[in-house]
Amino acid sequence: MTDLKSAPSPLFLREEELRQGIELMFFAYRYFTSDPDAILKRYQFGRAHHRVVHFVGRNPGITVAELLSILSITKQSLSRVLSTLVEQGFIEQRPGTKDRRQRLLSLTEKGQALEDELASPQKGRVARAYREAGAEAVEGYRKVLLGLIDAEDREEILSRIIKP
Amino acid sequence: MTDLKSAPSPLFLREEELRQGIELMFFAYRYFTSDPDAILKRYQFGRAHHRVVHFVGRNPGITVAELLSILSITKQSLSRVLSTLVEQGFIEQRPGTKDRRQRLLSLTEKGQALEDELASPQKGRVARAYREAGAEAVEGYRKVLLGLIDAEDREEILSRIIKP
DNA sequence: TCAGATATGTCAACATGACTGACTTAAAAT
DNA sequence: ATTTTAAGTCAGTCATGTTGACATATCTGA
Repeated sequence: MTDLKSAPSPLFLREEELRQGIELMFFAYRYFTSDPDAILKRYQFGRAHHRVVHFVGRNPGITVAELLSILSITKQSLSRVLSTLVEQGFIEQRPGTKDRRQRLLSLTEKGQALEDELASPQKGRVARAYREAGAEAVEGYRKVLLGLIDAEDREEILSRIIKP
Repeated sequence: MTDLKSAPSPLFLREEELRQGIELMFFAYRYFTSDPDAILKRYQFGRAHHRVVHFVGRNPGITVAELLSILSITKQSLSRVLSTLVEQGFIEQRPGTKDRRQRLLSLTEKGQALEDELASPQKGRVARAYREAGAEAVEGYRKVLLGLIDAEDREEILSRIIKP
C-alpha cells in the first residue's frame, strides 16, 4: 500500500491549483467591475448600461443585431437599456445607408464622456495589475483567458477585440 | 511637428492593450461561468446558489457572517438562497459549540454531489486553458488577477484561497 | 412586382438576485 | 443586568435577465 499521508498525489495538487484559479477569477472579477459599478450608481445605471456604452463606443455605427450578438442577451433586455441611453442623449441612432431598416448606433459627445469616465478607473486598475505583474505575466494572462473561451468561438472574439 | 501617422504614440498602444485586456476579461468570464450556469438551470438555481455551495463546500463549518463577508452581499440576499439550499437538503446547519448563536454550515452528501457536478466542468475548462497556455502563462494569469484586487485586500483573499 | 425574409421595436408577463431598513430572538460579553 | 452580537425575517424596491407574440418598415429573390 502507498502511504497516503506522505505522498499527496499530483492529481490532488492539480485539483487545488484549479480551485485556486477559479476562486481567484471570482474575486478578481468583482474588483474588475467595482470602479465602473460605483460610477454607474450615480447615473442610476447598471452594468448593462456600461456594456452597451462600451461596445457602442468601440464600434461606432454598430447595428442593434451585432450588439445583441456581442452581448448575448435578448432584444427585450437590450431594448430597455438602449432606449434609456438614447432618451438621455448618451447614444444616437441613424438609419443605415445601405439598409435603412438598421439603426446604426454611436455615442454622442455626452456618451463619449460617460464612456471615458467609466473606462478610466478600470483601465487604471488593469494598468496597475499589468505593471506590477510584468509583460510576460500579461502575455500569460491573455493566453489563459483566451483558453477559457470555447475553441470554436475564439477566432470571432479575437477579431472583435483586436479589430482596430 | 511630429508625424502623427507614422509614429503612433506608445500611449495609444498601451491604451489599446488595456482595452483588449478588459474585453478579454469580459468574454472569458462569460465562458468561465457558462458550464455551471447550464447545470444550475436544471435545479432552478442561479449563480448565487453556486457561490454558496462552493464556499460552504470549501469551508465546512463556516458561519453565516463569514460567508456574507466572502460573498459581499447582504443578509437578505443570502437568506433566500441559503434557506432554499437548506430546505432542499443540500446544506446543513448545526449550532456552534463555542458560540451557540452561530449556525455552522456544511454540505450534506447531496450538497457535495451538487458541488462536484458544478465544479467538474468548470475545472475542466480551467484545466484545458492551463494546459494549452502552459505553466508560465498560468503564473502570469494568477499574478495579473491578483493585481486586479485592491492591494489592501490581497492578503486576506489569498489566505482564503490558499487555505488548506 | 410581390411574397417572404430580415431588422428593429414593442407589449405583457415572469424570475432572479441584488438592495435598504426595521425588527426579533437568542446567546454572549461586559 | 445591560449591551452587543449572530442570525433570521418582513416588506418593499430595483436591475436585468427571460419568453413569446406581434407590428412595422425595408430588403431580396423568384
